[in-house]
Amino acid sequence: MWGDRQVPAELAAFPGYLMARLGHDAATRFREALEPQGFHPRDFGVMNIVAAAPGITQQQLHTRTGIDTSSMVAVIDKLEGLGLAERRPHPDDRRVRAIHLTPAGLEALQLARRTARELQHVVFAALRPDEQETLHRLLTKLAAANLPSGGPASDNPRPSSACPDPPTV
Amino acid sequence: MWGDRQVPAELAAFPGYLMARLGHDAATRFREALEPQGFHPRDFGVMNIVAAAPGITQQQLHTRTGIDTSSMVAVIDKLEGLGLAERRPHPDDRRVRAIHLTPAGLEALQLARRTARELQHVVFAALRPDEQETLHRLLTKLAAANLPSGGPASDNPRPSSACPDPPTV
DNA sequence: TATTGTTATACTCTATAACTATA
DNA sequence: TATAGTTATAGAGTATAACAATA
Repeated sequence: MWGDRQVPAELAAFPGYLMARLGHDAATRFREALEPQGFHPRDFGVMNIVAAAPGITQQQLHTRTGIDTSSMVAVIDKLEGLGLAERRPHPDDRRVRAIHLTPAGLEALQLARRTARELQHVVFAALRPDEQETLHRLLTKLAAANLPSGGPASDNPRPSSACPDPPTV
Repeated sequence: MWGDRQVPAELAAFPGYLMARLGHDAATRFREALEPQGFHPRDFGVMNIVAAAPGITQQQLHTRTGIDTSSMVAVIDKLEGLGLAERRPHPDDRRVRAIHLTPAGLEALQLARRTARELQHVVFAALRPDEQETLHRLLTKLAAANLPSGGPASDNPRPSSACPDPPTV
C-alpha cells in the first residue's frame, strides 16, 4: 500500500498512522528477507504453528491463521512439494490429513527464525535495549487489549512440545 | 491479510510481528471508521496533503504518497465528484492541474480528522497516558530511522499554511 | 523528445462457490 | 445432512502500457 515513500509530516502526528506504516514496513522487509529462502511470511506462520502442534489439520490451521481453506491447500502443497511438510492420513477420520513437518522442514524453520531474529535486530537497532524492551511491553499490552489473543492451544490436537527452537527475540 | 484472528503465541514473541499485526489492525479499524463518511484512508491522506499544499499537482501527489498516477486520477475524480476538491488550470503549464480543496472539502477533512483522533483514543485506551506518550516517542524514533521521513515540503509548490486544524493527537 | 494526465488492460492476491470423498 | 479437502472461478485492488495534449 505504501511503497517506501516519505512519511507526510501532517500524518506523523497520528501514532496509529506511524504504527500502520512501521508495521507495514516491518512486514515488507520480513517478506523480502524470507524470499531468498523461497518462503512467504504465510509459510513461516504455518510452519511455526505446525511445529508447535504436529498433526494439526488444515481446518485447524485455517482457524488458527485466518488463511482461507482453499489458500491453505496451496500453502501445504508448496511445503509438501519442497519436502518440508507432509500430509499423513488421520487415524480416526479418513477425510482429514494430519500435517507434519519433516526434519528438513524443521531445519528450514529454524533458519527462517534466525532470519526473523536478525531482521528484528536491524529494524529495532535505532532503539536502545531498554527502549526495545519497553516497546515490546507496550505492544504486548496493546495486543492483549485489541487483538483476540489465543494461546497456542485453543483447539490443539495434542499439547505437543516438538518446538526445538523457541523464538527468543 | 490477517482478518481478526488470534495471535499465535509462538509469534507474539516477535515484536516485529506484533507491530505488523497491530498496525494492520489499526489501519483496518481506521478504514472502517472512515467508511460511513464515504472515505478510503487513501482519500484522507491525499486530502491532508492537499490541505497543507494547495495547488499541488497530481504528479507531486504521486511522489508524496506513492499512489500510482493512474490510481491518483481515480482519487481526485472521486473527491471532485463529491465537491470536496477541484482541478484548476495551472497558470504556467497547461498540462498540469492544480489540486485544491473546496470549503466543503476542508470541512470533511476536519470531520475525518476528528474521527481519526477518536479512533486512536479507543485503540490506545489500554495504555496509560504516559505509556501512550512513550509509545509515540519510540514509534517516532523508529520511523525516523527506518522510513524516508519527509517534511511536508520536499517539492512543495508553495509553503502554504492553509491547514486550519493540525492533528494534535 | 519528454512530461502531465488519462484510459484501458493485465496482473496478483484472495475469497466464493462448486465438487469429491468421507462421516 | 454435514464436514475435510480440493478445484475452478470471480472479485477487488493495483500496476503496466498505450494514448492525447502540451512542453
